[in-house]
Amino acid sequence: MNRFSKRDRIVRGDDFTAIIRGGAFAADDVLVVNVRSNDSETSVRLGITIPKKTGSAVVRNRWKRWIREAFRINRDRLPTGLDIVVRPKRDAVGNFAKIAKSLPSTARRAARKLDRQEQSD
RNA sequence: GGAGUGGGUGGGGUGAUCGCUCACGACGCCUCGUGGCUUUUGGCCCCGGGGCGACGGGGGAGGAAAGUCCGGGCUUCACAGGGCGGGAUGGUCGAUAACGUCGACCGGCCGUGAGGUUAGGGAAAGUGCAACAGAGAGUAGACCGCCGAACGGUCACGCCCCUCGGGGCUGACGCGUGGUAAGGGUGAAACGGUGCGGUAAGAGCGCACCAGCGGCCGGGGUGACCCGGUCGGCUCGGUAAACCCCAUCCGAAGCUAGACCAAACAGGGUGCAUGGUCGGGCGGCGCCGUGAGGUGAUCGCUCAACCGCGAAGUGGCCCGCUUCGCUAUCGACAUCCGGGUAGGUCGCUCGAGGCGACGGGCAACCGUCGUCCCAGACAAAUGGUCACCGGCGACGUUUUUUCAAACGUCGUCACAGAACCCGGCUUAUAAACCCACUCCCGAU
RNA sequence: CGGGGCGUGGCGCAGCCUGGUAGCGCGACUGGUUUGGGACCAGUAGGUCGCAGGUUCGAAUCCUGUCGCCCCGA
Repeated sequence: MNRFSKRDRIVRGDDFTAIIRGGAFAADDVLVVNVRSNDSETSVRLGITIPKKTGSAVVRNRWKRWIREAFRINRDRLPTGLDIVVRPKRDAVGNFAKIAKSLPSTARRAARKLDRQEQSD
């Protein structure tokens, strides 16, 4: 049962800036993913950010829904204990299949990068 | 059949499944409060509030939700009033909560027509503007042309007079002064048009008709205005989306409005003041005097002069007014500067509401009755997948003389996302469909 | 939610208030100079003034609407 309710989301503006400033990131043709460990070890929290440059309100809403749905479907395949912030790659043209394929792999790459950073510290 | 005008509908559908969000219902757990019981720290019960979890059956984007161009509701602040300034609007009547919106009508312009379009008050209140061209651009003007009536000049081998210097008459010239606005030419625009008279030539200079303007009268219309008559001077140009004038309207800011709770931080400045001085008048009070009266760092009112006239508000300015204040200090308060916070609850969706019927009105719209409840998020909910159906397009196969039809595969189905709520305007928009009307051609 | 600005040759700007001629620099092209290039000199071309209406005799300029871009404030 893959749900996605309010507790699974990143809501506060401070959290967003902390994750983007302080974590690791990875990207491919479609998505840019920022990652930072949270305290919980098991849960994954998602934040979505869509710049105005992306397009009209309809286009931005579509991206957000696609990313959210991709997160919900692929929850088992994501690394745990992380807060992740996802945004569309600049100028990328998306569809749901591409996003659903891209999100888990990009998130795992970002998580590995975060591990290396923490070990080197 | 062709061409066109005006307006409207519409915004893919059904099902399965996994999710999101909101309120409701019943359940479990946690917690808070009043009360009760048992009272040993404590435990139990009733009622109410809050939170979390899972369940059930429901609601869940638009005609433009958009742009934010107008107008309102609502909220907070301000407000006795007046003047100046600023902004908006601009035919009439109506509709409306209101509007810069809508309806009907009037006038202008465009179109053969259905219709379209129109910031459409004032230019005899004033100021300004009009490049180039042209003679001249505003109570204008004489370049070419026309004229030779008037004044001057020149000429005459024309006539007359004479004091022999000359003078006058007549004619010519068009040289100067001048007349002319008909014709040419310039321009977007040059102070009406046609005809006759008139004149040196001309001219509204005069007359007739026409156009325009203005006054008056009659008729129609609520009105804008229309129709008819009559008179007048004969003509008085354009531009106000140039300044301006006139009429009407307009307090400001916005749901981060605004109210409350929690958390956090760092305070500081200003005001808290009020009328003063001198003089006159009137009255009170104290003292003096038997009394008229006199006198006073005294009180109140009032007059004149001079100085002064705080802060805030009154949208900017001014007058005026209002509020605060009355010994000092502190506090409170007001205001300004600075600092902290970006969490929660309310506002928050039932409304100038939708739909239907009837009635009133040409219509915009209004009234009555019935009926319905239709999103409330806050890093912000309506999405993902699959199947079938529908519209459109391409290709293939089959049927068919052709038009076309059937089946299959693939593609495609717009513009666009609520954020306090309404009324409009504007802009975007794939098909598909409907209604009314006009013109032309053909047939009957 | 509130406020402000911009749109003119290929690029960067002026002209707009106060209507009539669209100008400047860089760049482009042609010719000269040079052995050749650069620099320099001379000349040439190139603009629906974002778009659509309106006012006016006449609009880049005035008015209205509209489209796009940028920047502030809360």
